Amino acid sequence: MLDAKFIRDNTEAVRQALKNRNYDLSVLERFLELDGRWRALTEEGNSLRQKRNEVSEQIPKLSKAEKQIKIAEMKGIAERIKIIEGSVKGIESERDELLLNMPNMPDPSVPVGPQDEGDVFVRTWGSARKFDFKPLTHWEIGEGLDIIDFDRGAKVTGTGFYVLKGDGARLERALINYMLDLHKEQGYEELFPPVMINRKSCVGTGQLPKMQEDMYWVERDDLWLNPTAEVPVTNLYADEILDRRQLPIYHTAYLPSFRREAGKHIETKGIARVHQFNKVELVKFVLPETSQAELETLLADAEAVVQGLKLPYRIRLLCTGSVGFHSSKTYDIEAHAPGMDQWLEVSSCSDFKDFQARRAMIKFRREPHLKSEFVHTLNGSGIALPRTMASVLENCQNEDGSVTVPEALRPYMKGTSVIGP
RNA sequence: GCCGAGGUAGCUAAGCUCGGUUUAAGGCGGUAGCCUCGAGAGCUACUGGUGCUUGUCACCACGGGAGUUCAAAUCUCCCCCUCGGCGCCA
Repeated sequence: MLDAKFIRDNTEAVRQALKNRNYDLSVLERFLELDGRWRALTEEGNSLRQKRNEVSEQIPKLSKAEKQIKIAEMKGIAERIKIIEGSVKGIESERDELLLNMPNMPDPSVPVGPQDEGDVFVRTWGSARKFDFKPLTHWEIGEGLDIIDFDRGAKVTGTGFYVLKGDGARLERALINYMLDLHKEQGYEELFPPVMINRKSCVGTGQLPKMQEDMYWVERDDLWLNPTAEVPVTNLYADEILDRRQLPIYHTAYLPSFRREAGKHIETKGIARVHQFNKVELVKFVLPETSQAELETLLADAEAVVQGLKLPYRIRLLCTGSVGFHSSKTYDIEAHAPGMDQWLEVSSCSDFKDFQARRAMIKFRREPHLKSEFVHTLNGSGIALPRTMASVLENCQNEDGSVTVPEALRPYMKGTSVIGP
């Protein structure tokens, strides 16, 4: 959420940012109008309340007759306060709704451009593997080895759900443990948060109200299935004022994640886009002046996962038209999948600046006698499992249909070095 | 799920019966200043949020919301959470 005061004082910059993001400018105009009315009414309400407080203090000291007169007078004021409070509340809720639906300001270093086309490829690591046979897709490999079962996943739950079997299931577990152990070495504290999250937390990180359609909702209890561990982990410190000495805080968490993918066809074959997937997440809470540098190290920490698996990948810096609603700057890591002949987004590393912290009220104090400030939050996938699994299967496949287990995972596979039929 | 007790500032804890001299007391912790060679002790001030006209400023804030009233931490209703006890349960 942007600061209302910031929007007031930097209207032109916000207008330009919305334009670059391809957003409707009427949101901004409506906000400014409501905000002006809100301030005028609030001021009027405040001075009426001041009067009420003053007179209320006097009343018990007055004689009976004087009391009657004052009370009669105050009845009118109480009435007017009620009316003003009513309209303030109405304006406020519309204004806040607009505010919640206004995207973050892109960082100045983010290239301006239309979605996808404007993105900049920053660097590439390794190169796409060359085959002397025709590489299979991961679903062909998975079904050939009987380690991925799409049909039974669809039977048990529905389309977009799949079952990992045998060494496939073990490989998934190995990947999770490999990632968590690596991130622990990098200085992240491991967490295992709840899989269901309340409404307030979803608003705190920006999933609600904007992406409601993409979330699974448990209606009876108004709880939401975790869409990314970013939500429970970032909200850990909601409504808190942290001590400066606590910062920076680095957390990593493995958590199943759920996406309805509303409006998108799950026509993609395989496991690149599914409704339930495992993900290891990295979350940082940092001092504002360090968030730029922290984004670079966050990205490096996520890259280390892919490098350790020896998967070729490239880094995409998202342009203003691509960058997500609540992010100020985002790098994607795209691992190569030679069977599909595609680059798969396995990680998205973002700097949210104070956008989430303002929503979730996560603050810190530099010195005990100074005013509290919002922290900056960052997060990145470290990394998403199914696409990593897809890239591993396709990169490490052999001509006979078997898959060589990457060395980094073998300690977690109890010595299994090849997954064969 | 049922019964009971609770939720007040960074922590702790009065106030609630009986609405208005309470500026939400007191204590602990913290920060700054005085004092000191230095530390401690002691003393003084500050220690929730928002707004702007930046001041001996105003408003808001006692788990959240609604209501009663001239006036609510205090009275009424609904909800949430914590701790006990019972029930159920992998």
